[in-house]
This record gives sequence, C-alpha cells and structure tokens, in this order.
Amino acid sequence: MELGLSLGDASKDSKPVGFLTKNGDSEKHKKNGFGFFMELGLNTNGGNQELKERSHENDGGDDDQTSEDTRASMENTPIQLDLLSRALVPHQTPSQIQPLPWTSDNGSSENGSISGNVGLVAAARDLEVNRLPVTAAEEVSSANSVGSPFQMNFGIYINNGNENLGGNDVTETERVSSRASDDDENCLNTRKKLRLSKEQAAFLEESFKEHSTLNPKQKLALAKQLNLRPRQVEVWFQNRRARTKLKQTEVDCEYLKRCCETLTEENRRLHKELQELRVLKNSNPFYTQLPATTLTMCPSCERVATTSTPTTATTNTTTTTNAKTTTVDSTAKPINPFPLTRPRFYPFSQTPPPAHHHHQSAAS
DNA sequence: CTTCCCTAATAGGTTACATCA
DNA sequence: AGTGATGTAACCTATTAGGGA
Repeated sequence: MELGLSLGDASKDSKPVGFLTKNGDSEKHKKNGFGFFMELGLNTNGGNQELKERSHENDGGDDDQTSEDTRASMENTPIQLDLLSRALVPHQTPSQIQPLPWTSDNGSSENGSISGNVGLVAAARDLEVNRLPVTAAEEVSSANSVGSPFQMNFGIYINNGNENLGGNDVTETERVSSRASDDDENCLNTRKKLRLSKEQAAFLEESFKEHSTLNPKQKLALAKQLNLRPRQVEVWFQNRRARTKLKQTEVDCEYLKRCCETLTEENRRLHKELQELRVLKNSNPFYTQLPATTLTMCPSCERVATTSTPTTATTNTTTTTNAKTTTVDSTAKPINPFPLTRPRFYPFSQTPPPAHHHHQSAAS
C-alpha cells in the first residue's frame, strides 16, 4: 500500500511525498496495487497535463496490473471505499459525444488543467469494478475547478469508469449491481472485464481511422471524451493495431497461398511443355531450334516475364509426326503469380489506391 | 450446459529518448 | 563535449480470461 502526497507546484519535477510504504521505496509500491495518491498544487495554467497523464497511466497500467494483487491484499485490509454516490454522476448520452478532441478547434483537450489533483486509486472489493457510471475524478474535477486557482481533483479510479456512452440503462445497472454483489462473495479472485459500449467502440474506431497510434494528448482527450482511463484507450489501440496486423497477415497468407498455387500450376505447365518439346525433338530429327522460352524476373518488382530468344515473334509450330500432332505455343503467357502489388487489408473498407507501376508509367 | 469466438487486459520484451554522473 | 548507466514511456507480441452468441 502506498500513500503519496505532494504539495506545492505539482510540476513534473515535484515528487510526491511517499509514506506508509513497506520499505520506503515508493516507486516499487507503485506496482503493488492499492494506492492512495494525492497531489496538491497551484493551478499554473495546465502545466501538469503530463502529470495527469502519468498519474492516470499509473492508475491504469500498474493498478490494472496489480488489481488482483490488490484484491488479494484487500482480503487482509479492512478498507472499504464508497466515497461518491453514483447519483452524483450524470450520464452522458451518445448525442453528447463531442467531435474528436484533437480535431476540434477549441483545444478542449488542453483545458483540463489539473495542477493539483488527488487521485484516489482503489481497487476496493466493495466497489463496483466494471460498472461505475462515470469516473468520479471527472465529476469532482469539474466541481473543484470552479472559481479557484487551487484545484483539487478527487477521483476514484477503478477497473473501469465507462458507462457514459450508452449501455447504462437501469436494467443493466441493476443487473450488474446484482452481479457485483455476487462477485463480492464469490469472484474476488477473477479479474473483471468490461465491454465497451457500442458508442465507445464506434468512437474509438473513428479515432483509429484517423490515427492508428495516439500521442499522449490525443489519448488523454479520448479517454476524457469516453470516460475511460487513458490506459484503456491505450490498450484498445494496441489491440486494434494487433487485430489489423493479424488481418493483414491473413490476407498475406492467402495471397502467398494463391501465388504458390499459381506457381505450381505454372511449373506443371512448363514441365508438360518441356516434355512435349522433347518428344517433338526426338521424333523429328530435322527439328529446328525453337526460340527458348525463359522466365526472367524484374529485379525491382519481382514480376515474372517471358522472353523468347532470339525472337519474340509468335511461333506456332505444328508438327505432324506419325499419328501425333503437337502444337506448341511458345508465346503462351505464363500466369503471373505475383500481381502488381501485394493485397492490402483495408480495415475500413477503403478503396485501395490505384495501382501504379513503374513499367506502366515508363510506357506512358 | 458447453463450445467457440471476440476482445479487454496482462506480461514480458524491445526500442527510443532523456537525464545524470 | 562525449559516453555509459539508468529510468521511463511507448509499443509490440503472445497469452490469458471474461463474456456473449
């Protein structure tokens, strides 16, 4: 357990005063789960966005990571937190969703000055872990920010603070509350998992379309917008990128499979052609040398092309030997197993850019 | 009730960058 | 000023596990 308090200008350099640590190493105990993290400072024009980020990140990453440890430790810790009534927290409807923060002109994402904040990080067993209607920090933050240069944010960061974007109807809440009660008794050792509401997921998708990666500012803004923790937004984007990559890998795999099939077929065809040519040559001693068909590959685009030496003129040789007629079309175009470009997975049904090839452009 | 699939979340590793001695 | 050690953040990848169909 860690209690940290910093007073004064909550700049990046100001380090919280740690106390109640096991061995005095507050850094280590960041990873130990339950923490009461408190910072107070003057509102110096939002210079602490990064601090907020760090604070949230710690809440998100490490506390997520250690929430189970936390729960375990809570088994022996008679701490119960229920500091804010859910009734205090208004629900945000999907229609209230703002445009992507970093694309708007009002710079709203920069307005969230939290020079001083008190983050109460808790994974207390009696809290509804997944279904708190809103991140309490948001609410108290706004309450504290009124008319005072001395801000205090007092938030409870739990496993999830969503529910603002849909999916928070009474029935659901009741159902989950009931489940939470059951969890209190039965499921303390299992990790909770939220499901983002459709609106949240759609919003994140839209964001992903614009940026597959987020800078800290965007992440914070998005988290604020969706009432998620920045860590959740971060994880969502990571997983989303992973899914996209996986899809692309599947597409690549299919593509290579087709290439392999095509090459196999081409190889079979060439073998057959070779066989026929040998038969032809053996059966006709006056067989004139046909131009050799060779496959060359363009070094830049790895495209297979057919060249015939010494001439590329169409050579249809029809030879009648005894009862056999063989027709060899030496200019038969081989199947190109390598299309112009590798197919690309377009996660958003975008039309792929028009194919452009240097051979074509060179010709034009 | 079981199974399968999707996906949120975690863990561990790598890399880039900043800071400091 | 250059350099190595160290810490941190961001990201990737593999994996786990919750929950819905």
